[in-house]
Amino acid sequence: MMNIAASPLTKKLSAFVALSETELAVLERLHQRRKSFSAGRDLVHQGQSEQAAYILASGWVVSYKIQADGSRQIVDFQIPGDFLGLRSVLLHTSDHGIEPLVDIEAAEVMASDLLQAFAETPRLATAILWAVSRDEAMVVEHLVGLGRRDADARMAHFLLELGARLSLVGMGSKAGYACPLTQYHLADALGLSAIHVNRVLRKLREDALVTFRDGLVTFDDYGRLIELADFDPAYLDQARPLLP
Amino acid sequence: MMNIAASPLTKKLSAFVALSETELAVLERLHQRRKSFSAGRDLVHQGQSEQAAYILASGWVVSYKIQADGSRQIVDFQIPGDFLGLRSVLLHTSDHGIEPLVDIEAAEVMASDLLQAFAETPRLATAILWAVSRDEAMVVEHLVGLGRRDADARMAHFLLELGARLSLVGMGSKAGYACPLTQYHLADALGLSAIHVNRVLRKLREDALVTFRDGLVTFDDYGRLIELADFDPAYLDQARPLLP
DNA sequence: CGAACTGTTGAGCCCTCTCAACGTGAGTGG
DNA sequence: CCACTCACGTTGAGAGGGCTCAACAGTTCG
Repeated sequence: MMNIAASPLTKKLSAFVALSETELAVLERLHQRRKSFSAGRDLVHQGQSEQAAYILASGWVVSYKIQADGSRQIVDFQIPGDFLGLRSVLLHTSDHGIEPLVDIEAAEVMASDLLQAFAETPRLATAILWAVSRDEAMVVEHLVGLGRRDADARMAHFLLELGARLSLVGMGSKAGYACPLTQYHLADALGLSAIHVNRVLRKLREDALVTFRDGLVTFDDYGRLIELADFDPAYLDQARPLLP
Repeated sequence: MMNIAASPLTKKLSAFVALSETELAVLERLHQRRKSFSAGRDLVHQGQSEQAAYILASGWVVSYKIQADGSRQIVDFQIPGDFLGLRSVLLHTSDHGIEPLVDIEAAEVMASDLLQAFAETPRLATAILWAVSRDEAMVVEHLVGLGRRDADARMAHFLLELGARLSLVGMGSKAGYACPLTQYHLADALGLSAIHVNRVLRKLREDALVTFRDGLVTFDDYGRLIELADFDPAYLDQARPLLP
């Protein structure tokens, strides 16, 4: 088996556990059933009882919840290397919808595959538990943003976090990144109205902090933006592997 | 080994996976190092790099993040059977603080214990992954509350969720439950000011929906409260085990 | 070439915040 | 046993951040 083109998930997990040849092989086997999905067509509907999870190989995905009153809260965006719908499989009910923002490629993973992989290599179980915990840490940070940051800081923090995540898989830098999100996506993610998002973006742009325009995020003053957002990327980055 | 007095965690996990004798024994072994902690003294400080996680045996605990400006966002409250600081161990950095609200008892679990347990019984790994996913589902629901619910619905949803969780471990019912939280705790959890919490509670009480008073939550009209909160406990309750 | 989606701007309003004050009960020390 | 403090709860008044309603411009696409 060739390990030259490691999948984004493998890259991510390798930062956490030093994976052996065997473990890499098992991980690679999870990527076998490759599937494609079209932008805008839900992968998982809210309320559906789903058996399969996915590992995102390319493209952007949004996870959201629809309220009874019709309003939408975006929980997170997924980028390559992230799991899709793992929670739905484990909880045996999908409490949220999953929609590709662009055409995507993803590997299908059944619950039984996961159990078998864990049986073969317990360290892999720990590594995946780590990945799930990291996802939770992001949701927690998101939560703090909604609860205790004003609209400007919330937006700044969001754009910085996304940039950091993209940098880890080679899709961004401290200069900026390509971003297919609309202002409506930002609004539903940040708990704001689309109109207010527009005003906030204008303010950040006029203050020469960030520019969000034409599918491109440009950091005009990275340092000052970090200060405004009170951003600390510790929870995203893995300084050193925990398991030897 | 006697299984008569199953720990709260065992109860929770058993609802998800049918655990064998061996698995129960391994799970029981994780409970060996019993420790006590006093109310108000942080178990884990924010920023600390922690090696041990805990399984809460009795008492209430709060997980929170302090912002640079001094404001506090409570991420969640833990009740018996919940993990404490598992994320801190896995991410190798504590992005949040953990404080006992009352005197508590908890079993210390080292990262190595966990790895060893996974090696012996991979199904246990899946079960714990489930528990972590359930925690994440609660944080997600919390996120939706902050992003898309007004203060009244947010409070109603919070009190209902807590009631449902407590019911699962035998500490509450549809009539109500004992609750050691102050209005300041509610404020920091729900992203409101303590003053507004007070007003919201008064309104809910005057509308004969819930009464929060003297450490006691009483549901005056469970049905109407669920309607106001748009509450769906699917993500908390396990209809049937996923793994045979 | 109309329809749908996205972005932009203005005006007014309301939910929730902040500031300020006061009440109550539990400790605690003199 | 009383004064004092401290934590928690309660209420009022005014301010402000973000929402809603309304309108319009640019693009893409069928």
